[in-house]
Amino acid sequence: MDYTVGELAKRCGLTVRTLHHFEKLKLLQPSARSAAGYRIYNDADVLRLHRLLALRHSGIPLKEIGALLDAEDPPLIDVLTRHIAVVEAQLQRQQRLLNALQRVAERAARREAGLTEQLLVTMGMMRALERHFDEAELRRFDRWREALDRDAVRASEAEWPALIEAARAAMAADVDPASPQVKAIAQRWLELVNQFTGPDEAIQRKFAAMYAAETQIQHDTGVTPALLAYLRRAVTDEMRAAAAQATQRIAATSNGGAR
Amino acid sequence: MDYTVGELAKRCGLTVRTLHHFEKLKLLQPSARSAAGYRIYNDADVLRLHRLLALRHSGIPLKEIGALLDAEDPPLIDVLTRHIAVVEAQLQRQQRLLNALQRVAERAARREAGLTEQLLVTMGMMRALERHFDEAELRRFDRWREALDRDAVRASEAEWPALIEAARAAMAADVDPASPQVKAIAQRWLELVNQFTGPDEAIQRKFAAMYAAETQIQHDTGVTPALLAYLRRAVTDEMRAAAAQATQRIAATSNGGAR
DNA sequence: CTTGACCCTCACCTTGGGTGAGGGTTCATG
DNA sequence: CATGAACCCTCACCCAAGGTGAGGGTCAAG
Repeated sequence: MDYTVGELAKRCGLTVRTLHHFEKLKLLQPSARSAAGYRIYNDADVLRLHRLLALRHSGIPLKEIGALLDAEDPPLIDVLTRHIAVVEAQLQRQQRLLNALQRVAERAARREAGLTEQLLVTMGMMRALERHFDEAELRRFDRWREALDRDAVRASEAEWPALIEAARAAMAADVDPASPQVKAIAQRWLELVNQFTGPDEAIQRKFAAMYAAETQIQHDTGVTPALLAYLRRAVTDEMRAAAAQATQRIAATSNGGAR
Repeated sequence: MDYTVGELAKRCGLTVRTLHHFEKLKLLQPSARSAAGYRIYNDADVLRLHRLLALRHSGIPLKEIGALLDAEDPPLIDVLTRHIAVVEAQLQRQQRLLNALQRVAERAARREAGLTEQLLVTMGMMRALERHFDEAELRRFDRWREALDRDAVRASEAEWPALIEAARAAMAADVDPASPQVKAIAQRWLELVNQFTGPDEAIQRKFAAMYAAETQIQHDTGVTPALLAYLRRAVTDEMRAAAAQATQRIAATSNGGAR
């Protein structure tokens, strides 16, 4: 059976232009031309087109598809596994983005604060995270947060602004960092940080580095190096250990719950 | 504080060209130029840039961002909710694609059959599904399959080729459709179809229409209209009802299990 | 006064095609 | 046989979001 471009296009749900495009990229040459110069595709061409479309549908770029179609023994396994990794990474990224956008929309619906401001801070945080953590780290981080109770996460996230404001006020009023008041703030701070970052110390260190490097985040959240230094003076090692232990407990119970 | 392009680019993790591009699109005009014509950005520009980046990071096209930045009261909620829907749809699509690719890779790892062939059939099926079902239908369909037991799904998918082959053989040998042998095949067929499509009749009808329309799928799977007609002659209404009831039971238990 | 690191504008390249422009072919119908 | 509809051809510009030069000016340090 032979087909003209239009017929083949209709049969495969493509446009004529797309077939022309495939031809220009040397992905699919019609096996013949009519006397008037019309493209004529035969069954072999149709099979090749279907292989092409299968690869294209998987999201593999056309350029790469050319080599795959022409190789008599295409290294499909490698291409496929590599491609799966790519799709997986995109998917994770989309998932994170969607979560962030939904959080923003949710807060906006509750009229909590300026939507623009929310979006600015949230996306700024996402950008910073993507700059400072690699794919694997972000995934570990996601898993930690997924294991936690959603409402608890939201509750503690909602707690941040007040806590930061309290700390800033104390620092501005020059309250002694050793005072019980500041110690309580610092203790809660540590607990929240530990709950947020999870028990992974490498991630905690990277987080600290991120806050140190990203002046925009400092500005957005109000968490400045000066404030951190002030709180650090209030924090004894035993408090740190207590906060870390609390996190470990959370990790243990949430892992247990996930099993 | 003022910045040159290079400084601003570094501070925000962009390239100089990107800032030039933003300027050409009238998204971010530097508030001044030096005597030599150098771009000079001030703090207001930086703020605007950050708002721009927040929107860009959410995946909103630059063209749309222009209007949002210039509106003094941007309709962000609408844009955001619309955008969330877009991201969600993309996410679903990616998820489906990833599942399909993983299934193909899995089978290839077990050396079940030609990888090219697998990819061809699987992606052909995905394309057909996307042509014949809309976003909402596909999502309902996904939910149905997610609710089922993964191993059971795989097992029945693995059963298809043999069943189709048995049916083809029977038809080729001109076995009486009313014979118990063919009736057994048809009965199992109905059960598998019902388990695959779920209890939604609209989806079942669309599936039938899809198989009728997609000659490529017919060829790939071996399920031709002739074969379906042959099996239909073997199927009594009571068998249909029995198969449908079996599916309803699965639906009930899997919903119960999900609760 | 030169060197290296900036900066400027202009302009073509990328992906996967869409959308014409301008003109030829095929086929059925009057 | 002419005419109109529905095909087909090539050529060529257009999109988003920048990348990558080319060719030339500017700035600060040595």
